[in-house]
Amino acid sequence: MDYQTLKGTHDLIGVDMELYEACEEEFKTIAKKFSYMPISTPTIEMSELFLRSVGGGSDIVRKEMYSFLDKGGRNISLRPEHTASIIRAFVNAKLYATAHLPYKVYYLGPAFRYERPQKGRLREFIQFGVESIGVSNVEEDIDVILLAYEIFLSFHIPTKLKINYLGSDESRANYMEALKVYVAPKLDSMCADCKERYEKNPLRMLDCKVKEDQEILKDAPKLKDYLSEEDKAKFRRILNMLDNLSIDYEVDENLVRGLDYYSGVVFEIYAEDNLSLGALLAGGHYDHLVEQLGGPSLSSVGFSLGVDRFVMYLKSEMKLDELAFSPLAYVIPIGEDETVRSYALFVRYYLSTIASIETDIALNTKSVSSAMKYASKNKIKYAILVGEEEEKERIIQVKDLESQSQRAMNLEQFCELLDEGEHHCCHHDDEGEEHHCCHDEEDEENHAHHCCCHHHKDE
RNA sequence: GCGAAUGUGGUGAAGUGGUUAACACAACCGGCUGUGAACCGGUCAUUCGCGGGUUCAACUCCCGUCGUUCGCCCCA
Repeated sequence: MDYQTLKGTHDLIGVDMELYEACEEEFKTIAKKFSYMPISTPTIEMSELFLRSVGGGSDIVRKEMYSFLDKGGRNISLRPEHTASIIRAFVNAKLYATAHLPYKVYYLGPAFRYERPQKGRLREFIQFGVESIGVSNVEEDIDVILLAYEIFLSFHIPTKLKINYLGSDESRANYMEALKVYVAPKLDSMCADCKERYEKNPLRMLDCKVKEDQEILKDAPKLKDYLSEEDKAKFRRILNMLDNLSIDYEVDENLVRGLDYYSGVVFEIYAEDNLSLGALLAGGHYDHLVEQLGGPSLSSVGFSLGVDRFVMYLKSEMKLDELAFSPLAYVIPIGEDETVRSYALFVRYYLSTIASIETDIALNTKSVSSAMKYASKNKIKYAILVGEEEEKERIIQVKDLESQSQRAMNLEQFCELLDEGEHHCCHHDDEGEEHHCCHDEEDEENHAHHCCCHHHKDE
Protein backbone atom coordinates (compact mmCIF):
# COMPACT_ATOMS: atom_id res chain seq x y z
CA MET A 1 0.00 0.00 0.00
CA ASP A 2 1.39 3.33 -1.03
CA TYR A 3 0.43 6.39 0.88
CA GLN A 4 0.17 9.49 -1.21
CA THR A 5 -0.21 13.09 -0.29
CA LEU A 6 -3.78 14.29 -0.40
CA LYS A 7 -4.99 15.90 -3.59
CA GLY A 8 -3.78 19.45 -3.84
CA THR A 9 -1.07 19.06 -1.21
CA HIS A 10 2.61 18.36 -1.66
CA ASP A 11 5.85 17.64 0.14
CA LEU A 12 8.64 20.13 -0.17
CA ILE A 13 11.96 18.38 -0.51
CA GLY A 14 15.52 19.40 -1.20
CA VAL A 15 16.06 22.48 -3.30
CA ASP A 16 12.32 23.14 -3.39
CA MET A 17 12.25 23.66 0.34
CA GLU A 18 15.43 25.71 0.20
CA LEU A 19 13.77 27.99 -2.32
CA TYR A 20 10.68 28.40 -0.18
CA GLU A 21 12.79 29.20 2.83
CA ALA A 22 14.93 31.68 0.97
CA CYS A 23 11.85 33.47 -0.35
CA GLU A 24 10.10 33.49 2.98
CA GLU A 25 13.15 34.94 4.69
CA GLU A 26 13.29 37.68 2.12
CA PHE A 27 9.57 38.49 2.50
CA LYS A 28 9.96 38.77 6.25
CA THR A 29 13.06 40.88 5.97
CA ILE A 30 11.29 43.34 3.70
CA ALA A 31 8.20 43.49 5.90
CA LYS A 32 10.34 44.19 8.93
CA LYS A 33 12.09 46.99 7.10
CA PHE A 34 8.68 48.56 6.60
CA SER A 35 8.11 48.20 10.32
CA TYR A 36 5.64 45.31 10.27
CA MET A 37 5.63 42.86 13.15
CA PRO A 38 5.01 39.14 12.84
CA ILE A 39 1.71 37.62 13.89
CA SER A 40 0.42 34.08 13.92
CA THR A 41 -3.14 32.90 14.41
CA PRO A 42 -4.66 29.41 14.59
CA THR A 43 -5.18 27.39 11.45
CA ILE A 44 -8.70 26.49 12.56
CA GLU A 45 -11.43 28.92 13.55
CA MET A 46 -15.16 28.91 14.05
CA SER A 47 -16.78 28.76 10.62
CA GLU A 48 -18.94 31.70 11.58
CA LEU A 49 -15.90 33.99 11.50
CA PHE A 50 -15.38 33.47 7.79
CA LEU A 51 -19.07 33.62 7.02
CA ARG A 52 -19.15 37.06 8.61
CA SER A 53 -15.95 38.43 7.17
CA VAL A 54 -15.11 36.84 3.85
CA GLY A 55 -18.81 36.80 3.08
CA GLY A 56 -21.55 34.23 2.79
CA GLY A 57 -22.02 35.21 -0.83
CA SER A 58 -18.47 34.44 -1.83
CA ASP A 59 -17.51 31.17 -3.49
CA ILE A 60 -14.71 30.78 -1.01
CA VAL A 61 -17.12 30.40 1.85
CA ARG A 62 -20.00 28.84 -0.07
CA LYS A 63 -18.16 25.92 -1.57
CA GLU A 64 -14.45 25.97 -0.87
CA MET A 65 -14.08 25.82 2.89
CA TYR A 66 -12.81 22.80 4.73
CA SER A 67 -15.48 22.68 7.40
CA PHE A 68 -16.32 20.00 9.94
CA LEU A 69 -17.97 19.46 13.28
CA ASP A 70 -15.55 18.83 16.11
CA LYS A 71 -16.25 16.37 18.89
CA GLY A 72 -18.12 19.02 20.80
CA GLY A 73 -20.41 19.68 17.85
CA ARG A 74 -18.86 23.05 17.03
CA ASN A 75 -18.71 24.14 13.43
CA ILE A 76 -15.01 24.54 12.62
CA SER A 77 -13.20 25.56 9.44
CA LEU A 78 -9.64 25.55 8.24
CA ARG A 79 -8.86 29.14 7.42
CA PRO A 80 -9.33 29.94 3.71
CA GLU A 81 -7.32 33.15 4.20
CA HIS A 82 -5.59 35.00 7.03
CA THR A 83 -7.13 38.44 7.19
CA ALA A 84 -10.27 37.50 9.10
CA SER A 85 -8.27 35.73 11.80
CA ILE A 86 -5.89 38.60 12.17
CA ILE A 87 -8.63 41.15 12.58
CA ARG A 88 -10.31 38.81 15.04
CA ALA A 89 -7.08 38.58 17.01
CA PHE A 90 -6.69 42.35 16.90
CA VAL A 91 -10.18 42.81 18.29
CA ASN A 92 -9.86 40.04 20.89
CA ALA A 93 -6.68 41.57 22.27
CA LYS A 94 -8.33 45.00 22.26
CA LEU A 95 -5.35 46.39 20.44
CA TYR A 96 -7.50 49.18 19.09
CA ALA A 97 -7.38 50.62 22.60
CA THR A 98 -3.73 50.11 23.43
CA ALA A 99 -1.68 49.84 20.25
CA HIS A 100 -0.30 52.63 18.19
CA LEU A 101 -2.32 52.84 14.99
CA PRO A 102 -2.06 51.83 12.29
CA TYR A 103 -1.20 48.46 13.71
CA LYS A 104 1.05 46.77 11.19
CA VAL A 105 1.56 43.03 11.03
CA TYR A 106 2.80 40.45 8.58
CA TYR A 107 1.89 36.78 8.47
CA LEU A 108 3.15 33.66 6.81
CA GLY A 109 1.43 30.31 6.88
CA PRO A 110 -0.86 27.83 5.20
CA ALA A 111 -4.46 28.43 4.15
CA PHE A 112 -6.88 25.87 2.76
CA ARG A 113 -9.47 25.85 0.03
CA TYR A 114 -11.27 22.83 -1.31
CA GLU A 115 -10.76 23.38 -5.02
CA ARG A 116 -9.76 21.46 -8.09
CA PRO A 117 -5.98 21.71 -8.16
CA GLN A 118 -4.36 23.07 -11.29
CA LYS A 119 -1.53 25.31 -12.33
CA GLY A 120 -0.55 27.53 -9.43
CA ARG A 121 -3.39 26.28 -7.27
CA LEU A 122 -3.27 23.97 -4.31
CA ARG A 123 -5.70 22.95 -1.61
CA GLU A 124 -3.16 23.74 1.05
CA PHE A 125 -1.18 26.77 0.04
CA ILE A 126 1.16 29.18 1.76
CA GLN A 127 0.29 32.82 2.01
CA PHE A 128 2.49 35.68 3.05
CA GLY A 129 0.80 38.98 3.65
CA VAL A 130 0.49 42.17 5.62
CA GLU A 131 -2.33 44.08 7.25
CA SER A 132 -2.19 47.69 8.31
CA ILE A 133 -5.11 48.16 10.68
CA GLY A 134 -6.52 51.55 11.58
CA VAL A 135 -5.47 53.64 8.62
CA SER A 136 -6.87 57.07 8.02
CA ASN A 137 -5.86 58.15 4.54
CA VAL A 138 -5.02 56.79 1.12
CA GLU A 139 -1.31 57.35 1.60
CA GLU A 140 -1.37 54.28 3.82
CA ASP A 141 -2.76 52.34 0.88
CA ILE A 142 0.10 53.51 -1.27
CA ASP A 143 2.62 52.58 1.38
CA VAL A 144 1.31 49.01 1.33
CA ILE A 145 1.42 48.91 -2.45
CA LEU A 146 5.02 50.09 -2.29
CA LEU A 147 5.86 47.28 0.09
CA ALA A 148 4.26 44.79 -2.30
CA TYR A 149 6.15 46.38 -5.14
CA GLU A 150 9.46 46.12 -3.32
CA ILE A 151 9.06 42.36 -2.97
CA PHE A 152 8.92 41.97 -6.72
CA LEU A 153 11.76 44.42 -7.25
CA SER A 154 13.88 42.57 -4.79
CA PHE A 155 13.52 39.37 -6.82
CA HIS A 156 13.88 41.17 -10.15
CA ILE A 157 10.42 40.15 -11.25
CA PRO A 158 8.84 42.37 -13.89
CA THR A 159 5.48 43.40 -12.53
CA LYS A 160 2.08 44.27 -13.82
CA LEU A 161 0.04 46.16 -11.26
CA LYS A 162 -3.70 46.20 -11.83
CA ILE A 163 -5.70 48.60 -9.76
CA ASN A 164 -9.28 49.65 -9.27
CA TYR A 165 -11.40 51.56 -6.80
CA LEU A 166 -14.54 50.05 -5.36
CA GLY A 167 -15.71 53.06 -3.41
CA SER A 168 -17.86 53.58 -0.39
CA ASP A 169 -20.86 51.45 0.46
CA GLU A 170 -23.30 54.03 -0.87
CA SER A 171 -21.43 54.36 -4.11
CA ARG A 172 -21.32 50.64 -4.55
CA ALA A 173 -24.96 50.16 -3.58
CA ASN A 174 -26.01 52.78 -6.13
CA TYR A 175 -23.84 51.23 -8.75
CA MET A 176 -25.11 47.71 -8.15
CA GLU A 177 -28.62 49.01 -8.50
CA ALA A 178 -27.77 50.61 -11.82
CA LEU A 179 -25.97 47.49 -12.99
CA LYS A 180 -28.96 45.35 -12.20
CA VAL A 181 -31.28 47.68 -14.00
CA TYR A 182 -29.03 47.53 -17.04
CA VAL A 183 -28.62 43.75 -16.98
CA ALA A 184 -32.20 42.82 -16.09
CA PRO A 185 -33.64 42.77 -19.63
CA LYS A 186 -30.69 40.76 -20.93
CA LEU A 187 -30.39 38.40 -18.02
CA ASP A 188 -32.10 35.49 -19.76
CA SER A 189 -29.35 35.22 -22.35
CA MET A 190 -26.53 35.24 -19.84
CA CYS A 191 -24.70 32.32 -18.30
CA ALA A 192 -26.03 30.47 -15.29
CA ASP A 193 -23.27 31.80 -13.08
CA CYS A 194 -24.14 35.36 -13.93
CA LYS A 195 -27.76 34.74 -13.11
CA GLU A 196 -26.69 33.64 -9.71
CA ARG A 197 -24.29 36.54 -9.32
CA TYR A 198 -27.10 38.89 -10.30
CA GLU A 199 -28.83 37.93 -7.10
CA LYS A 200 -25.96 37.42 -4.71
CA ASN A 201 -23.10 39.62 -5.79
CA PRO A 202 -23.77 41.63 -8.96
CA LEU A 203 -20.27 43.11 -8.97
CA ARG A 204 -18.82 39.73 -9.77
CA MET A 205 -20.64 39.66 -13.12
CA LEU A 206 -18.06 42.16 -14.31
CA ASP A 207 -15.23 39.70 -14.56
CA CYS A 208 -17.27 36.91 -16.12
CA LYS A 209 -15.15 35.03 -18.63
CA VAL A 210 -17.96 34.10 -21.02
CA LYS A 211 -17.50 35.94 -24.33
CA GLU A 212 -21.16 36.74 -24.96
CA ASP A 213 -21.58 38.05 -21.46
CA GLN A 214 -18.56 40.27 -21.86
CA GLU A 215 -20.20 41.74 -24.95
CA ILE A 216 -23.34 42.49 -23.02
CA LEU A 217 -21.44 44.03 -20.15
CA LYS A 218 -19.23 46.14 -22.38
CA ASP A 219 -21.80 48.89 -22.41
CA ALA A 220 -22.88 48.45 -18.84
CA PRO A 221 -22.71 51.39 -16.49
CA LYS A 222 -19.23 51.96 -15.14
CA LEU A 223 -18.42 51.83 -11.48
CA LYS A 224 -16.34 54.96 -11.77
CA ASP A 225 -19.39 56.92 -12.83
CA TYR A 226 -21.12 56.01 -9.62
CA LEU A 227 -18.32 56.89 -7.26
CA SER A 228 -19.00 59.76 -4.94
CA GLU A 229 -16.97 62.92 -5.42
CA GLU A 230 -15.00 61.96 -2.37
CA ASP A 231 -14.21 58.51 -3.76
CA LYS A 232 -13.23 59.93 -7.11
CA ALA A 233 -10.91 62.37 -5.43
CA LYS A 234 -9.32 59.61 -3.40
CA PHE A 235 -8.77 57.41 -6.41
CA ARG A 236 -7.34 60.30 -8.39
CA ARG A 237 -5.04 61.07 -5.49
CA ILE A 238 -3.86 57.47 -5.40
CA LEU A 239 -3.15 57.37 -9.12
CA ASN A 240 -1.36 60.71 -8.99
CA MET A 241 0.84 59.53 -6.20
CA LEU A 242 1.68 56.34 -8.06
CA ASP A 243 2.64 58.51 -11.01
CA ASN A 244 4.84 60.62 -8.79
CA LEU A 245 6.51 57.50 -7.53
CA SER A 246 7.01 56.19 -11.07
CA ILE A 247 5.02 53.03 -10.38
CA ASP A 248 3.43 51.63 -13.52
CA TYR A 249 -0.15 50.52 -13.17
CA GLU A 250 -3.15 49.67 -15.24
CA VAL A 251 -6.60 50.67 -14.13
CA ASP A 252 -8.82 47.64 -14.59
CA GLU A 253 -12.42 48.61 -14.11
CA ASN A 254 -13.47 45.00 -13.97
CA LEU A 255 -11.14 44.16 -11.13
CA VAL A 256 -13.37 43.02 -8.30
CA ARG A 257 -11.96 41.00 -5.46
CA GLY A 258 -13.67 37.79 -4.47
CA LEU A 259 -13.69 38.56 -0.79
CA ASP A 260 -16.66 40.65 0.17
CA TYR A 261 -14.98 42.95 2.64
CA TYR A 262 -13.04 45.18 0.25
CA SER A 263 -14.23 48.72 -0.24
CA GLY A 264 -11.64 51.28 -1.36
CA VAL A 265 -8.69 50.61 -3.59
CA VAL A 266 -8.08 47.04 -4.74
CA PHE A 267 -5.02 45.78 -6.60
CA GLU A 268 -3.36 42.71 -8.01
CA ILE A 269 0.23 42.13 -9.03
CA TYR A 270 1.16 39.74 -11.83
CA ALA A 271 4.51 38.71 -13.20
CA GLU A 272 4.43 40.53 -16.50
CA ASP A 273 6.16 37.69 -18.36
CA ASN A 274 3.86 35.02 -16.97
CA LEU A 275 0.35 36.42 -16.74
CA SER A 276 -1.19 32.97 -17.06
CA LEU A 277 0.04 32.04 -13.61
CA GLY A 278 -2.59 34.39 -12.24
CA ALA A 279 -2.13 37.09 -9.66
CA LEU A 280 0.87 36.45 -7.46
CA LEU A 281 -0.27 39.04 -4.97
CA ALA A 282 -3.59 40.72 -4.33
CA GLY A 283 -5.06 43.03 -1.78
CA GLY A 284 -6.93 46.16 -1.03
CA HIS A 285 -8.56 48.53 1.39
CA TYR A 286 -11.42 47.48 3.63
CA ASP A 287 -13.49 49.64 5.95
CA HIS A 288 -15.81 47.52 8.03
CA LEU A 289 -14.11 44.31 9.01
CA VAL A 290 -12.90 45.48 12.41
CA GLU A 291 -16.35 46.73 13.28
CA GLN A 292 -18.05 43.61 11.94
CA LEU A 293 -15.91 41.48 14.19
CA GLY A 294 -16.76 43.47 17.28
CA GLY A 295 -14.26 46.30 17.33
CA PRO A 296 -14.57 50.00 16.67
CA SER A 297 -14.92 51.41 13.19
CA LEU A 298 -11.44 51.24 11.74
CA SER A 299 -10.26 51.09 8.15
CA SER A 300 -7.48 48.81 7.06
CA VAL A 301 -5.44 47.84 4.09
CA GLY A 302 -3.48 44.70 3.29
CA PHE A 303 -2.44 42.19 0.71
CA SER A 304 -1.59 38.57 0.50
CA LEU A 305 0.92 36.84 -1.69
CA GLY A 306 0.70 33.24 -2.91
CA VAL A 307 4.07 31.86 -1.89
CA ASP A 308 3.61 28.69 -3.94
CA ARG A 309 2.83 30.65 -7.07
CA PHE A 310 5.67 32.99 -6.38
CA VAL A 311 8.13 30.11 -6.05
CA MET A 312 6.65 28.46 -9.11
CA TYR A 313 7.37 31.60 -11.07
CA LEU A 314 10.95 31.75 -9.83
CA LYS A 315 11.51 28.13 -10.73
CA SER A 316 10.19 28.63 -14.23
CA GLU A 317 12.74 31.40 -14.72
CA MET A 318 15.69 29.47 -13.37
CA LYS A 319 17.88 26.77 -14.68
CA LEU A 320 17.77 23.78 -12.42
CA ASP A 321 21.50 23.58 -11.80
CA GLU A 322 21.46 27.10 -10.48
CA LEU A 323 19.42 25.72 -7.66
CA ALA A 324 21.88 23.08 -6.56
CA PHE A 325 23.13 23.90 -3.11
CA SER A 326 26.16 21.98 -1.96
CA PRO A 327 28.64 22.19 0.88
CA LEU A 328 31.88 24.06 0.50
CA ALA A 329 34.09 21.34 1.87
CA TYR A 330 33.87 17.56 1.97
CA VAL A 331 35.87 15.72 4.58
CA ILE A 332 37.04 12.32 3.38
CA PRO A 333 38.55 9.90 5.91
CA ILE A 334 40.91 7.35 4.44
CA GLY A 335 40.60 3.90 5.91
CA GLU A 336 38.53 2.38 8.65
CA ASP A 337 40.94 3.05 11.48
CA GLU A 338 39.13 4.52 14.46
CA THR A 339 41.69 7.18 15.29
CA VAL A 340 41.56 8.36 11.70
CA ARG A 341 37.76 8.30 11.63
CA SER A 342 37.47 10.24 14.85
CA TYR A 343 40.02 12.76 13.63
CA ALA A 344 37.92 13.17 10.47
CA LEU A 345 34.83 13.72 12.61
CA PHE A 346 36.72 16.34 14.57
CA VAL A 347 37.88 18.10 11.41
CA ARG A 348 34.33 18.20 10.10
CA TYR A 349 33.05 19.48 13.44
CA TYR A 350 35.75 22.15 13.56
CA LEU A 351 35.03 23.38 10.04
CA SER A 352 31.26 23.47 10.50
CA THR A 353 31.44 25.31 13.81
CA ILE A 354 34.63 27.29 14.35
CA ALA A 355 35.36 27.94 10.70
CA SER A 356 31.62 28.34 10.14
CA ILE A 357 31.46 26.90 6.66
CA GLU A 358 29.14 24.28 5.24
CA THR A 359 30.84 20.97 5.50
CA ASP A 360 29.86 17.38 4.92
CA ILE A 361 31.72 14.20 5.70
CA ALA A 362 32.02 10.95 3.73
CA LEU A 363 31.27 8.29 6.31
CA ASN A 364 29.62 5.56 4.30
CA THR A 365 31.71 5.36 1.19
CA LYS A 366 34.38 2.74 1.21
CA SER A 367 36.67 4.06 -1.45
CA VAL A 368 38.31 7.43 -1.65
CA SER A 369 37.69 7.52 -5.35
CA SER A 370 33.94 7.29 -5.00
CA ALA A 371 33.99 10.06 -2.41
CA MET A 372 36.07 12.22 -4.73
CA LYS A 373 33.71 11.49 -7.55
CA TYR A 374 30.76 12.58 -5.44
CA ALA A 375 32.53 15.80 -4.45
CA SER A 376 33.36 16.56 -8.02
CA LYS A 377 29.89 15.87 -9.36
CA ASN A 378 28.33 18.05 -6.72
CA LYS A 379 30.60 21.00 -7.35
CA ILE A 380 32.11 20.89 -3.92
CA LYS A 381 35.11 23.17 -3.87
CA TYR A 382 37.39 21.54 -1.33
CA ALA A 383 38.04 17.90 -0.66
CA ILE A 384 39.62 17.52 2.77
CA LEU A 385 41.52 14.24 2.99
CA VAL A 386 42.63 12.82 6.28
CA GLY A 387 44.47 9.56 6.83
CA GLU A 388 46.94 8.11 9.29
CA GLU A 389 49.76 10.52 8.46
CA GLU A 390 47.49 13.54 8.73
CA GLU A 391 46.05 12.37 12.01
CA LYS A 392 49.51 11.93 13.54
CA GLU A 393 50.63 15.39 12.50
CA ARG A 394 47.24 17.03 13.09
CA ILE A 395 47.08 18.37 9.57
CA ILE A 396 44.71 18.01 6.62
CA GLN A 397 45.19 17.56 2.92
CA VAL A 398 43.23 20.28 1.17
CA LYS A 399 42.50 19.59 -2.45
CA ASP A 400 40.99 22.40 -4.46
CA LEU A 401 38.82 20.55 -6.93
CA GLU A 402 38.70 23.44 -9.36
CA SER A 403 42.42 24.05 -9.68
CA GLN A 404 43.27 20.42 -8.86
CA SER A 405 46.02 21.57 -6.54
CA GLN A 406 46.54 19.85 -3.24
CA ARG A 407 48.34 21.12 -0.15
CA ALA A 408 48.89 19.88 3.36
CA MET A 409 48.10 22.40 6.07
CA ASN A 410 46.67 22.65 9.52
CA LEU A 411 43.14 23.81 10.28
CA GLU A 412 44.11 27.38 11.13
CA GLN A 413 45.90 27.74 7.83
CA PHE A 414 42.84 26.47 6.03
CA CYS A 415 40.71 29.08 7.77
CA GLU A 416 43.12 31.79 6.64
CA LEU A 417 42.87 30.50 3.11
CA LEU A 418 39.10 30.74 3.31
CA ASP A 419 39.30 34.31 4.58
CA GLU A 420 41.57 35.38 1.76
CA GLY A 421 39.14 34.41 -0.90
CA GLU A 422 35.87 35.69 0.50
CA HIS A 423 34.14 35.03 -2.74
CA HIS A 424 34.97 31.37 -2.56
CA CYS A 425 32.11 30.85 -0.25
CA CYS A 426 29.53 31.83 -2.79
CA HIS A 427 29.49 29.39 -5.67
CA HIS A 428 27.62 31.56 -8.07
CA ASP A 429 29.20 34.93 -7.54
CA ASP A 430 30.91 34.73 -10.87
CA GLU A 431 27.75 34.29 -12.82
CA GLY A 432 26.59 37.67 -11.63
CA GLU A 433 23.00 38.39 -10.83
CA GLU A 434 20.84 35.38 -10.37
CA HIS A 435 17.17 35.46 -9.75
CA HIS A 436 17.56 33.82 -6.45
CA CYS A 437 20.36 36.12 -5.45
CA CYS A 438 17.94 38.70 -4.51
CA HIS A 439 19.89 41.88 -4.31
CA ASP A 440 22.17 44.03 -6.35
CA GLU A 441 25.86 43.68 -5.89
CA GLU A 442 26.11 47.39 -5.22
CA ASP A 443 23.91 46.94 -2.24
CA GLU A 444 27.05 46.66 -0.16
CA GLU A 445 25.60 47.46 3.18
CA ASN A 446 22.99 44.77 3.12
CA HIS A 447 24.80 42.31 1.02
CA ALA A 448 25.28 39.77 3.71
CA HIS A 449 21.58 39.55 4.45
CA HIS A 450 20.49 39.13 0.91
CA CYS A 451 23.14 37.04 -0.65
CA CYS A 452 21.76 33.78 -1.83
CA CYS A 453 24.80 32.12 -0.42
CA HIS A 454 23.98 30.73 2.94
CA HIS A 455 27.51 30.49 4.20
CA HIS A 456 27.46 33.82 5.86
CA LYS A 457 23.84 34.60 6.31
CA ASP A 458 24.19 34.96 10.02
CA GLU A 459 26.59 37.82 9.78
C1' G B 1 -19.11 21.24 -9.64
C1' C B 2 -18.03 20.71 -15.36
C1' G B 3 -14.61 19.42 -19.55
C1' A B 4 -9.94 17.27 -21.74
C1' A B 5 -5.32 14.57 -21.62
C1' U B 6 -2.47 11.06 -19.20
C1' G B 7 -0.41 6.89 -15.68
C1' U B 8 5.69 1.45 -17.96
C1' G B 9 12.47 0.93 -12.60
C1' G B 10 15.40 6.67 -9.14
C1' U B 11 14.74 9.82 -13.90
C1' G B 12 13.66 10.45 -19.37
C1' A B 13 11.19 7.21 -21.97
C1' A B 14 10.49 2.76 -26.43
C1' G B 15 7.20 -1.27 -26.96
C1' U B 16 3.92 -5.81 -29.28
C1' G B 17 -2.62 -9.71 -28.16
C1' G B 18 1.88 -14.57 -26.88
C1' U B 19 6.14 -14.40 -22.85
C1' U B 20 14.25 -12.75 -21.68
C1' A B 21 9.76 -5.38 -21.14
C1' A B 22 14.27 -1.90 -25.52
C1' C B 23 17.50 2.24 -25.14
C1' A B 24 19.59 6.56 -22.44
C1' C B 25 20.81 9.06 -17.94
C1' A B 26 21.52 8.56 -12.74
C1' A B 27 23.15 5.19 -8.84
C1' C B 28 26.20 1.29 -6.97
C1' C B 29 30.43 -2.41 -7.49
C1' G B 30 35.00 -3.75 -9.84
C1' G B 31 39.35 -2.81 -13.34
C1' C B 32 42.68 1.68 -10.16
C1' U B 33 42.04 -1.54 -2.10
C1' G B 34 45.40 7.16 -0.20
C1' U B 35 42.34 10.81 -4.72
C1' G B 36 37.70 13.42 -9.10
C1' A B 37 38.30 12.90 -16.45
C1' A B 38 37.68 9.19 -20.16
C1' C B 39 37.38 4.13 -20.96
C1' C B 40 36.10 -1.11 -19.94
C1' G B 41 33.24 -4.99 -17.25
C1' G B 42 29.15 -5.94 -13.90
C1' U B 43 24.48 -4.93 -10.94
C1' C B 44 19.81 -2.17 -11.12
C1' A B 45 11.05 -3.34 -13.55
C1' U B 46 9.16 -11.91 -11.63
C1' U B 47 6.67 -6.42 -13.72
C1' C B 48 3.93 -2.15 -16.93
C1' G B 49 -1.25 2.98 -11.14
C1' C B 50 -5.26 -0.24 -8.79
C1' G B 51 -9.68 -3.61 -9.34
C1' G B 52 -12.60 -6.34 -12.53
C1' G B 53 -13.93 -8.26 -17.51
C1' U B 54 -12.94 -10.33 -22.66
C1' U B 55 -9.30 -14.19 -24.34
C1' C B 56 -6.04 -20.43 -24.67
C1' A B 57 -2.94 -15.85 -23.72
C1' A B 58 -3.05 -8.91 -21.91
C1' C B 59 1.59 -4.01 -20.24
C1' U B 60 -0.94 -4.07 -24.88
C1' C B 61 -8.64 -4.60 -25.95
C1' C B 62 -13.22 -3.17 -22.66
C1' C B 63 -15.42 -1.26 -17.98
C1' G B 64 -14.68 0.89 -13.39
C1' U B 65 -11.58 3.28 -9.88
C1' C B 66 -7.64 6.21 -8.00
C1' G B 67 -3.72 9.57 -8.96
C1' U B 68 -1.37 13.39 -11.97
C1' U B 69 -1.66 17.50 -15.44
C1' C B 70 -4.32 21.23 -18.07
C1' G B 71 -8.78 24.27 -19.20
C1' C B 72 -13.67 26.37 -17.11
C1' C B 73 -15.67 28.25 -12.53
C1' C B 74 -13.28 30.66 -8.54
C1' C B 75 -8.95 32.51 -6.57
C1' A B 76 -3.17 33.45 -4.05
